[in-house]
Amino acid sequence: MPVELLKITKEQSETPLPNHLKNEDLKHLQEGCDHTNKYIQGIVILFYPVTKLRDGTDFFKIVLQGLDDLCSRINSINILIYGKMAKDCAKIIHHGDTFIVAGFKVIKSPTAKEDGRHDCHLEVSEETGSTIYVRGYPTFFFPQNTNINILLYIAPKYVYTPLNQLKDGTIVNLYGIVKFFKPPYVSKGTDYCSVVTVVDPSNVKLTCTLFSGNPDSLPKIYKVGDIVRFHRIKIREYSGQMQGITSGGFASLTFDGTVGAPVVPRSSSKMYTFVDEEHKTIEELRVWAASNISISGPAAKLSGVQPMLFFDLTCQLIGKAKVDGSSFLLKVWDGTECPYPTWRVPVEAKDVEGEKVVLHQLRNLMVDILVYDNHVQLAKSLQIGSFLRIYSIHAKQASADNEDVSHIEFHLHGGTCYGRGIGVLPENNPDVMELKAFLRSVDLGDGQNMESMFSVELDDTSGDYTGIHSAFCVYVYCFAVLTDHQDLNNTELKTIMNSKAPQEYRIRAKLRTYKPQKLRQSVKLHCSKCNSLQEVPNRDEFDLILERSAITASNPELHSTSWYDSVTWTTQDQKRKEITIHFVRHGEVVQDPENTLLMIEGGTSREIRKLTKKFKCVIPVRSTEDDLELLDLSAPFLLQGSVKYYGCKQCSTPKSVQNLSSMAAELHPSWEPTEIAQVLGIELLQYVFIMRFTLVDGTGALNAYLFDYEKFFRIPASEILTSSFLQERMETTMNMLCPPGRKLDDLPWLECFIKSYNVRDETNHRVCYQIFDTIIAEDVV
DNA sequence: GCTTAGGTTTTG
Repeated sequence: MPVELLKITKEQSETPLPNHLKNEDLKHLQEGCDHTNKYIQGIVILFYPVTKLRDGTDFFKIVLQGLDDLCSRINSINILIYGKMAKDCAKIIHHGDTFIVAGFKVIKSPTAKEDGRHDCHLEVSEETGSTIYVRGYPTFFFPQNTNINILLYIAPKYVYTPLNQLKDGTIVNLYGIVKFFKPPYVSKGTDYCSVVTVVDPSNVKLTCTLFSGNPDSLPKIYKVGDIVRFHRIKIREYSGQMQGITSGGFASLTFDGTVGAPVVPRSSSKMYTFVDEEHKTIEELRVWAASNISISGPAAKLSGVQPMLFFDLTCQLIGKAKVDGSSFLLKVWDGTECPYPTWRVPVEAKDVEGEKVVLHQLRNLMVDILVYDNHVQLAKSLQIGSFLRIYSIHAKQASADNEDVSHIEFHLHGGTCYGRGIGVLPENNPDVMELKAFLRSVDLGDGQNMESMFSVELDDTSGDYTGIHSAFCVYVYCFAVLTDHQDLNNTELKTIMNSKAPQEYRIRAKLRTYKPQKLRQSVKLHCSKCNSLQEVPNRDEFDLILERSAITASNPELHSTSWYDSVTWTTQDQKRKEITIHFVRHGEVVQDPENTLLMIEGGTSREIRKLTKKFKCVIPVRSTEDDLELLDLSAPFLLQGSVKYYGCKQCSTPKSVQNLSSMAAELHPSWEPTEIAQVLGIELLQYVFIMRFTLVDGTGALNAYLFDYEKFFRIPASEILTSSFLQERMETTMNMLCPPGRKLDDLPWLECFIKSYNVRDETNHRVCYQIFDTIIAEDVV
């Protein structure tokens, strides 16, 4: 029987078990009795990781607690599950699920004396003909083709307990408004920990200690006042007070606590239930919180920092560096300037991870925050450019011996008191969006206000700039993707031109002009074997070759062989041409069109293009006496999607198309152009952008070549000729780098890497330059 | 394998 999933409905509370099955009480369970039409039911209170037995069989052990007879000594029983069922079951079981099993073997339990559980245990497996029914809350994973015959996920009717009615030892669901929290931090044990104190309209507080090996499954709380919904949290008494702690199956949703903000849950699990009724609950809690609790935190801008105090900072990470074993440096900005002198942690520039240009650009607005001890691990893992909220930063007033005035040091001390820690905010967080908007408007001084420099172009064409990219955009920086050369300093063009080749440089220059101005002409075909370059043939050339080859009629003896099926027809227009298509079978069957390779005899480039829209690959061929062969290599030997693939005339030695049959024999042939080229003896030509950039920097001018398959523009050279969208994008990019009609002074500065190399022939020697390892900054495009 | 932390500022 296949897996059957019933729709999850909130109201559904009954599991429709097959009628012939009758409930068996645990106390009637005995070895040797007939349990054929009986089922055992219980709550999963314990389970162990899946292990492998000595013979390789998977093994999974669950402990069930009986539903009735809670006082009975033998109220729990071991369930031993073997084989595939063990794995399937382990994937879906949660603590607290109702577990029902039929078709089990009852065996005397060898561990009954030690564990105090039932005298017998149940053995469950496919071989025993077992059926498992699980009644639990929705889980993301639904096993397919499992022998757990029916799985019913019935969303339990969630009941939420007010905080003044919590009882020791229970597992409850609750709502609360966050009064205090510690963002997830690395505990001293094996897990991440987050401590959250919530309050609800009963005016009772509950502090919850939440653990998880995965920080993402802890509540995504960003500020005091957020509203949380906890499911399956365990309540315990600890030093005279109720305490919440994660139990198996704990899940949370977090909502912005602001009245009127969209009610969008931030989930800690991939699947969750959230219905209209709960929507209303959130709105009500917001209203209650607005008038009953103060949610103003110690948030501050750098401009509003109070010496000696602690504050929460929402900021963007610009740089980071290791300082020593117990401390780590974060360089951040929030667009405002701290009114006091701030310290610089002595770290060598080369040891700071981050974009050098940005670090330099923001040097006056950036502050150093030194984080200690337990925060180091998390700090190390932060991405440059990400948005952070750093909680409870200490603005410490200090003065060095050689200073007359004191300065401010920012420390994130060790420990987690007062919620000290670092949280990463998502890009769509309202505070982040506000910060981004603000960072965009920041005047960076040195007369390089981006508003004035690029106001028209950028505002009209750009999407969403993050602060870090807006810094790039001030100069329209191209920046290197490879970090290997990050420590290269800028070199003046004059110096480069007076130096011997080969060498590599980082330069800052303006693009005075470039060739070709018609961007389509920058695309060439390159043979990596003989290093030759050639123009991309146009459609007329292709049609000419097709016309010439159509003079030879298709040879019927070559139709429908062991590896392809052939179809011939005559066009209905005046020309009455004959077209033959050979559909390649693979794995003995004709596949879906989108996976099919076909060979075509006759037809025009237009007809062939139509076929490429429907079929995966098209190979134009013609008949000889005893074989099908490729056309002249001035024509594409293969068409895939909108891309025409060409072979190098010098380096290719075309082989029989029969060679494709070996690829076709595979069940799922990849039909990769490189592989097809290889079996056909074709040396594949690659599409490449070739351009000449004339760069100037006030000290000199030089021509640097761009030779790029797809990295520089982030556009594959192979696709641009057939995509007006990509052509427009490339044009926009070039207009950014070299805005038409601007005077030299008004051109933007670019940064990129160039390398020099020697070109020699018998009479001549010259040094040339090539751009390398440079891509256009994302937000410029 | 059944802890970690259990709110209430480091001392760099």
